[in-house]
Amino acid sequence: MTTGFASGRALRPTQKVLPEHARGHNRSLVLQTLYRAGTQSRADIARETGLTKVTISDLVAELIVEGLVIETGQREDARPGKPATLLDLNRNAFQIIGIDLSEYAIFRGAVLDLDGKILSRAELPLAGATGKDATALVTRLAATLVAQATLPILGLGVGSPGVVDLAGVVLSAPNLGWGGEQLQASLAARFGIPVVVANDANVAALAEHSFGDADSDMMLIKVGHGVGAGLLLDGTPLFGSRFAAGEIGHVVVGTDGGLLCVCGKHGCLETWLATPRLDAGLAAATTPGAREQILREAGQRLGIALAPVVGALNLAEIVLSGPTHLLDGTLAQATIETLRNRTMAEFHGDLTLRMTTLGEDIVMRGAAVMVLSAQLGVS
Amino acid sequence: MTTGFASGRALRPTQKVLPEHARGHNRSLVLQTLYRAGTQSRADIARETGLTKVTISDLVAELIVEGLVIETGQREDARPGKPATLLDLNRNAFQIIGIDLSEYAIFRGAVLDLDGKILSRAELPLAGATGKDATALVTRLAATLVAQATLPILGLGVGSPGVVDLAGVVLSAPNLGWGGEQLQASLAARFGIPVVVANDANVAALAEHSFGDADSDMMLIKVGHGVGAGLLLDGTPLFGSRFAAGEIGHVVVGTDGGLLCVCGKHGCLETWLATPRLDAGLAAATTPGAREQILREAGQRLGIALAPVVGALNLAEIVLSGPTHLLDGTLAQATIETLRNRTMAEFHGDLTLRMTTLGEDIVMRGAAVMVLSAQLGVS
DNA sequence: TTTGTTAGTAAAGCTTACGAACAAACTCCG
DNA sequence: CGGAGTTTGTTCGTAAGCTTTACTAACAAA
Repeated sequence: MTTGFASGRALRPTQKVLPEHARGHNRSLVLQTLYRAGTQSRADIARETGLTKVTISDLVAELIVEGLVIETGQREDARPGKPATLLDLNRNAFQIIGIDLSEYAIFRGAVLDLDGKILSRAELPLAGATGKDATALVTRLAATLVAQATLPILGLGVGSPGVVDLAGVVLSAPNLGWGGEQLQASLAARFGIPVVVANDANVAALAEHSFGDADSDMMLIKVGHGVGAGLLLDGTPLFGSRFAAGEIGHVVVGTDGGLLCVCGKHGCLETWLATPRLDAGLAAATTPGAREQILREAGQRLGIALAPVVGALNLAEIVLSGPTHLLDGTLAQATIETLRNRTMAEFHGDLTLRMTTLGEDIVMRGAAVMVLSAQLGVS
Repeated sequence: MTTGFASGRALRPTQKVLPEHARGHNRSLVLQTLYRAGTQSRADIARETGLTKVTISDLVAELIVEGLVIETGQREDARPGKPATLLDLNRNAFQIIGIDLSEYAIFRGAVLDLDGKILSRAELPLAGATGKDATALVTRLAATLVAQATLPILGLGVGSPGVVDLAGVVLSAPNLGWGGEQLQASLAARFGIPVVVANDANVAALAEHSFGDADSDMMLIKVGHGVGAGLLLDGTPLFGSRFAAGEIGHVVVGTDGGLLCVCGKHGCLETWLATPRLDAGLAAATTPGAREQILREAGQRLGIALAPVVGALNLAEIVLSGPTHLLDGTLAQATIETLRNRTMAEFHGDLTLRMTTLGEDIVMRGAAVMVLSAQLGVS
């Protein structure tokens, strides 16, 4: 008789759902439970998921046959009843390859285990390569990493700069000279393994959510040669109407001019915040006070640009990724202060801003999360 | 072997899915098909949804028993094969009540049919009522509308200003003196019908999407006594981490000061754009040129505030709702120009900005959409 | 040894969707 | 005008998926 909005069905069902889809969902639910809580018994999973012991046993049997789940022995603690048979993800069954194309002069990659731990690394200098040459470099790096893997590969994830659609086509990445580059398709064809390609900042946001305990409504600002952002809304990455969500580097900030940007406008966020500009400014500054002022100004500009976004989206957390010596400290402090001064404390009093805890591996680890999510429904 | 991101399972499955849930989904799919395409045969629906004729027949039989769907005769056009039995939503089976609490001095409501057409209206002057008095007024208005309905009522939808959570609790609405007002629960208890309560701007965005052919990535700006926004991302309303998404009225705009706002800050969006301020400014202006300038300035400020949001979310469309004599024309023109000057044309060249086509009924009609969505999975 | 608890399995049944087959009703064409 | 072909919608039987019920196994506590 009474119906809150939340209890209504999903808006605009648009695709049929068959029992097997439900099965797949529940299968992922089991994997998810094991992935997050670690070792557990069938009965534990049943309690956690709300499914019955019978169903869980059935699903687990299936997963054991596939080699994704293993029995790890019996629970030791003394309590009444039959001792539980413990289960876990077979964390030594697969490895993941993560590749980061977001750095200016170098492509970096790694082999990771299912927990996102980096097992080995590889990198290739870009040396100014663009277009098909850049694609060839990615393929070479991937081949190196595939050879480094010591277990079957669950999938290959790539975090690329620029605009990437849902099929893994890089629609536009000026630095790499890509326009409509079919990266997912070509890598998948070359290596015969599942491949996922997505925007670097989006991928970084996923990593921060999975490994860095970030909130479910979060924005990650990635500062490097350019400035980009990845958005997580209610735990889901946002892609945007033309897959260009997060492309904030060329949004003009403030109403008082600013430096000329490569895009032709004045006062773009990148003119305040991109590392080449900041480094140049700091090098030119003669006193510590002047350097502080440059960082404070950059932080304020970031805050000015983010305030409307924080207000419109009611974000809970902002995470910065990039050179620690530039971002951490004065700049971050100025950003959060500006944000607080420009938004309603009532709604955003709990807004937090911090550096990523994942350092330079954030994109590679995020790429791994995407593989986990696509292949197992886990993250 | 190859897996694009889109083909992966949903991120973070978090709840079990049973066959009956799939059934409910498919049921909504049938209703959705009929709602949008109108009269169709069982075979048509089967083709459209991808489900088989058998399954569709089964679902339709269920819906006919419930009175939601009716057979409307046989298809007339001459073509080979057995003539199709046509079906339609039983559009005369139910009515919906929509209530708009967003105006400053008046509560308005209407009885609507399932297509969102307004059948009859009612309103109550607010006369400064706040707190429980305001709640009593809402209840009185609802009672009037319930009495006006000539068919069973599918549900009651309310668009309220302020912050509203998913359970229909108005967490905060300063103008009405509400803090934690359990509007959904009290109305549902009083009338014994399904009740949905949500933020006015969110609801308006839904209306524009359903009736105004708005894009799936859209922001609706609602200008009145205050300024608020409703966001639709990929067709789904955004609520935010603390249900305060769209609360942009008190975001500071620009870096050059501005008037003092009731919230204590200077240069909030509301100080530039809220109707009392605009009307006062226009009344004080002595020349047509001065009036133009005020509207242009307001539009520019809106553009400045929205640019980072458009960039971050890659929005495709912005819709304005409010007094036409203020918004339509110079102001809207200045907003879109400012937006184009401040964002990357490459990503947002197709950005459009327009007035709502739904006029003053937008919130009531949006409230009806919420009822349709919650009760039938249709919108 | 008895009692009670917990883990996991087996069997039966319900729900949901599907495919095959078919009757009804129509058009088309020789 | 009558058979061939087409389309609709139903009936019947089946497969998949989850649940309920009832069971065995294995333990702790008294």
